[in-house]
Amino acid sequence: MSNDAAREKYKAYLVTKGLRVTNQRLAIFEAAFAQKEHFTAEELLDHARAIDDSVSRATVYRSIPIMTESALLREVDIGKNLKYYRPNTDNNNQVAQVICMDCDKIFEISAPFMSWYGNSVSSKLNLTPVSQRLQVSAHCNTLRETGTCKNRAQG
Amino acid sequence: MSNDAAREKYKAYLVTKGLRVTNQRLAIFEAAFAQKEHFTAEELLDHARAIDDSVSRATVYRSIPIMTESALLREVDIGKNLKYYRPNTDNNNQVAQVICMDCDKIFEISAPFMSWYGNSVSSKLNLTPVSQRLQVSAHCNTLRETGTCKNRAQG
DNA sequence: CTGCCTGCAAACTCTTTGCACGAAT
DNA sequence: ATTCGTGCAAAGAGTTTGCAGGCAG
Repeated sequence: MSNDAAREKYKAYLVTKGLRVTNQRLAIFEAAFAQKEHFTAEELLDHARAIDDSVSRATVYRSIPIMTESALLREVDIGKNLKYYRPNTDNNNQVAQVICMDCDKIFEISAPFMSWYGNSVSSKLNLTPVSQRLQVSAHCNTLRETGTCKNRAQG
Repeated sequence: MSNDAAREKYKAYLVTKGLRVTNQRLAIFEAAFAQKEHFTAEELLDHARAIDDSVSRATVYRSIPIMTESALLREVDIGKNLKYYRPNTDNNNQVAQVICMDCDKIFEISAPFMSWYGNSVSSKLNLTPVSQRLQVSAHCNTLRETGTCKNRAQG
């Protein structure tokens, strides 16, 4: 899905829900879909303000659930008391995350067996699966061996 | 591993690390190992205070990393901005969690393929896997069908 | 005795919310 | 004109930390 298509989908979602299409909501949308990597709420605020400097932190936090519910944004919780997000361009939530603890990089790997597992295990407990996540936390061999890694977060 | 064995292991771990064996640390240990379900830091504080009412919240929070590092406690982050813990009696971390979102119950299911997956996927990225987690979030059929569920959290 | 450990309360981080103003429909 | 959306700042939840006194070794 292109960013243009996603923007139209977002506008349509807002209208359908009786929500207003405001400049701030569009700026936050643009900021989110300009990202190539996972981002936090605070980073989203920074980028949205670069587009429209009237955007406030509150509006970012109020927009995130809307974009998540519309399936345009995917939440990625890696257990750091800090949530990450990314545009859900391919509408694929059968994805595992491999988290490099040294470089703070999140790799995403297709893992279609997750939903099979979720269904299988839920049915035995008389539950209806909603979502599943599979995450691997790891250390960086490149960093250890060479002292640097291109994925390393700038500090 | 029995609770007695775990207690001795904890004491030995403290001594090895040059840490002191205090009444508060032991009370927190006892409180943790008396639990049958997953618990939060706050619940651990309550139970520890029932054993030794001098235990403070700060000491609970300072003890949790010690018990986690000694592998006596296992952290279970289910993405709720609230961490859960449980005694790691069987020393088994190849476990998936099935989380009932309606009843707040966490089921644990053995999932030995997790470490295979972690190794396999990490090696392709030149990473060394440290841990992995697999979690399924689900709704409760029993609650929906009958209006009650024995796993339901008391409110 | 020495220095780690403790409780207390304040600080911290991330997120949510009440309020009065402002803008979309 | 309405009514929802917004920014601001304060509140909230969970956790961490500085400090002065206390207890294990």
